[in-house]
Amino acid sequence: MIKIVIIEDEIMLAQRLEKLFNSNKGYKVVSFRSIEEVLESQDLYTADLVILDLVLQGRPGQDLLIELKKKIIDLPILVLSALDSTEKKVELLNLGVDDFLTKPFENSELLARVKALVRRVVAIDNQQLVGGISFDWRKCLLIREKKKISLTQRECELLRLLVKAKGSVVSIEKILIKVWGFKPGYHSNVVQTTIKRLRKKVDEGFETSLIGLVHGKGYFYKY
Amino acid sequence: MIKIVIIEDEIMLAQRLEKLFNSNKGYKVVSFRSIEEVLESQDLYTADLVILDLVLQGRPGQDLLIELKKKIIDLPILVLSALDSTEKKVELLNLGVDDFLTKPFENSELLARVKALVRRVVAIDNQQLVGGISFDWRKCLLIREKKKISLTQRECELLRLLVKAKGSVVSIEKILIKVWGFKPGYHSNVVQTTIKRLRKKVDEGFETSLIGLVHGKGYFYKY
DNA sequence: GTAGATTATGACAAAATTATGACAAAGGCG
DNA sequence: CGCCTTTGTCATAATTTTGTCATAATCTAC
Repeated sequence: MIKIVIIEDEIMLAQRLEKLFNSNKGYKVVSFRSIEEVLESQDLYTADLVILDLVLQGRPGQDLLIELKKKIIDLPILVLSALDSTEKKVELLNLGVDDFLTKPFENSELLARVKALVRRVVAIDNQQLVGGISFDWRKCLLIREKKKISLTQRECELLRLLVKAKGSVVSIEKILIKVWGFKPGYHSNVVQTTIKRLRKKVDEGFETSLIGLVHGKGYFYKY
Repeated sequence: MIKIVIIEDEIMLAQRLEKLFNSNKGYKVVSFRSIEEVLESQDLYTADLVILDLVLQGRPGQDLLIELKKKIIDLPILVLSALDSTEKKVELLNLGVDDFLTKPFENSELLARVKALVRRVVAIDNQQLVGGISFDWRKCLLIREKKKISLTQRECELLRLLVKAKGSVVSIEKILIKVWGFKPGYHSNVVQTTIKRLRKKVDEGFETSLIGLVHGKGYFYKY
């Protein structure tokens, strides 16, 4: 779960942003109206990203920036701004802003930029978000970059096992035991067959495979 | 010194960029005209940032991106582009691009964005291990200066033994016993063969070898 | 320098592991 | 019942890993 702190005084826009992130899985939004409010709270210390509207009077916003960069390390800041002049941009970037967006902007672009910023910081944590992938285990449904991919029971269980392993390698034997309920020592190549079928469904049309192999060790889920 | 790899086919622009970074302290520029050229060189592995002109034919550029993201970890990519559509931007950001600039742009803005990108990475780099090397023993994976190197099981076990020895010399016989499970006195040159293969994988493209030898005593891992 | 020990190297083949396609049993569903 | 999907097995192919051998290169002690 990625925590985003929004500092925005226009209520309409603030609501739009909240709605945007709340309707996407994996995000948690904390919203403030003013800089004073933020500084009083402790939210900045637990945030993964700050979105700051800098339409305001130049000073206080910039002071906040400086404050932030002093106190908190590695907190990406994305600035929303109505300004579009190069000097302003340069000034902001030099102040430590990681990215900015000029208003008006589209939701999809904001989301993409947020992803890009957060990707570095949140390496592994969030299974839902990375690679534009989310799961619905109940429905045996996988969504990869907006493409819905329905899985069979077995495929779903196998993939789920790998995903739950958080990227560490799972041996074929362990898969046989956990997914098929076989006893240790039993030999079969269902796993390979199922992996084959899974990959065909899941990777078709994409550049990279979701499921990796470490020869002699097992399979793992790439995030 | 920050090393920037530029991939730009318009000679005029390439020269402008080179000039820009050369006239600012702290930068080193390596410039290429095409994607093929870059891939042949080893420069990407030692770079801190890539600036890629994507005005070209969409495909090859994107393929490079995917290649890069597969091979190299945490290499920031800044794309120069003539396009300005939101969809394109979103697509790029999802591909793993960290930032982009639409042409025409001003030097100062490019410089500022480069600074912002590099700053982020440097902060993260500090978390890494000595010599820019880290291991994932489970996945038999070694990361050396952002380059992913996958090892086989034997190679992995052998290297791990050396690393765990913290730089002290391990005799070949001891290796045979610990890694291969042979009994004392058994003779084979698997160790040499495996060391050979290890070195080939691990040292290729680098100046120094990770594995040292004390004649008559054994091998050791260099820090 | 030279003999003997030690290490490096490349080729080869066996062994182990994984991938793949075809097929049939089992069950769901109209 | 037929038709379709799912699932496991089998045979076989493709790939990767691993050890051995023969030979070359290098080092050490004398």
